[in-house]
Amino acid sequence: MGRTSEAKDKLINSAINLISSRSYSSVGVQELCDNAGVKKGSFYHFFDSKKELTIISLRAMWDYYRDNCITPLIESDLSLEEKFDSLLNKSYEMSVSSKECNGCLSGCPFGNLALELSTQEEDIRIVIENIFREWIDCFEKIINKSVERGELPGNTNSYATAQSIIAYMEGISLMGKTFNDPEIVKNLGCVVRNLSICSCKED
Amino acid sequence: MGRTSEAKDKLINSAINLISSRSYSSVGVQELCDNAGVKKGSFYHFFDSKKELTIISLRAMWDYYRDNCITPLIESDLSLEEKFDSLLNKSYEMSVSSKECNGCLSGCPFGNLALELSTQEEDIRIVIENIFREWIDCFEKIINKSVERGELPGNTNSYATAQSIIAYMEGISLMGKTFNDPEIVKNLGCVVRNLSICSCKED
DNA sequence: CTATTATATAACCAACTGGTCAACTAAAGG
DNA sequence: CCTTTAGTTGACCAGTTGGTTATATAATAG
Repeated sequence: MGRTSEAKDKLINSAINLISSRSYSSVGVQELCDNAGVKKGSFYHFFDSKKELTIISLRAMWDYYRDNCITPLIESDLSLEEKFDSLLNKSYEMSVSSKECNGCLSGCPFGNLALELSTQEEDIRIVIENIFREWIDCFEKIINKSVERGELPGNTNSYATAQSIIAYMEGISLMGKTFNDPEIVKNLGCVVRNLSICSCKED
Repeated sequence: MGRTSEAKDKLINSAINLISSRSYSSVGVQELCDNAGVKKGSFYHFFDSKKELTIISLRAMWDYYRDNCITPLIESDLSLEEKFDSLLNKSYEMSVSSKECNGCLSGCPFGNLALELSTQEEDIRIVIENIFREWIDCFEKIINKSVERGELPGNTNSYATAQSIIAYMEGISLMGKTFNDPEIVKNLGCVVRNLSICSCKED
């Protein structure tokens, strides 16, 4: 039935690359199309709006990150410390390669768009809120497992701890991007471990 | 010599209000002028560009925040805990009133612009980097004083601790804005104290 | 009172924005 | 093989963007 096309996927990839490394509003529909080698008419054949493409791209990025970086850790036998080291190390490596390729750190795509658009594009804010909720859920599972294993005290508030760790990780990305220096990501990363150990007890 | 004018200050105030509550790119020169009751020609009489006005507004906000919220704490006799509680409380109160007035949390103006523009407007990135450096300096002084008083161990790395606390505070703003909920700011704030106590020792 | 200087104004510009549309074309199913 | 369906194309739109400029006007110092 009808012909097939890779235009949709190409547009999603362009959106991920361009919007993550710059911003939502600095990337126009035209540029997205040029980058994907697609005409503007085709863009609007596949997507209602730039906003819709952005939302789909956001979910695609989260699915990728969750499946490749987080989910494997939930099942793994690593210690809590090693798990967070793995995550932090990945974000340090991303910073380094981002700086090499583009001359600057692009930071976390979710945090970037959250701050740029939360007060203006409620639909996008909600998508990112939900991504953060899922992210918290994942970390909660990791922390709960550590509690069961006795690595963390029994009265640990795993939800609050998970949420704090993500907040802190977002803060690290923000500082790294602002100082345009991957070493900041590395140095601030060393603190996360302590956060999970001493921060959040049930009251 | 020549006539006087409040246009400049009015434009700075408009920039602070509009850009902080939305974003750099969503606020045009025209809207800035309308809001300040000033004609566009006057805008370009006082400022070279929207970017220049933004930089001046950023410095004005920082000067205000530093002089009114941070500097008084450096000299004060409060405990470290009370000092950070004061800061966190202020940002909780800001969240609450921002939500009441605009229906949403606008977050930290420095973090907002840092993530929106760092990869695109190097001049602005540098201004924000410098603001963060001054901010770190202030916190370092506060922490050093606590070390002298024996509230914190002697081997505390005060620079790293100051930097982590700011990163975490920015993370809190980001989460609060994304979830559009002041209570997140309050809950996450309770963790900061522990951060400063257990995180950064000299190696 | 006047010359000077700072400020104000409105008309203007080229470039670009997100989005639309009708006509056209390639491929798969029957 | 030919109809149906999905995908492609380029011209087009109205509105907006940051920024410019020539001219007019107020206030102040001398």
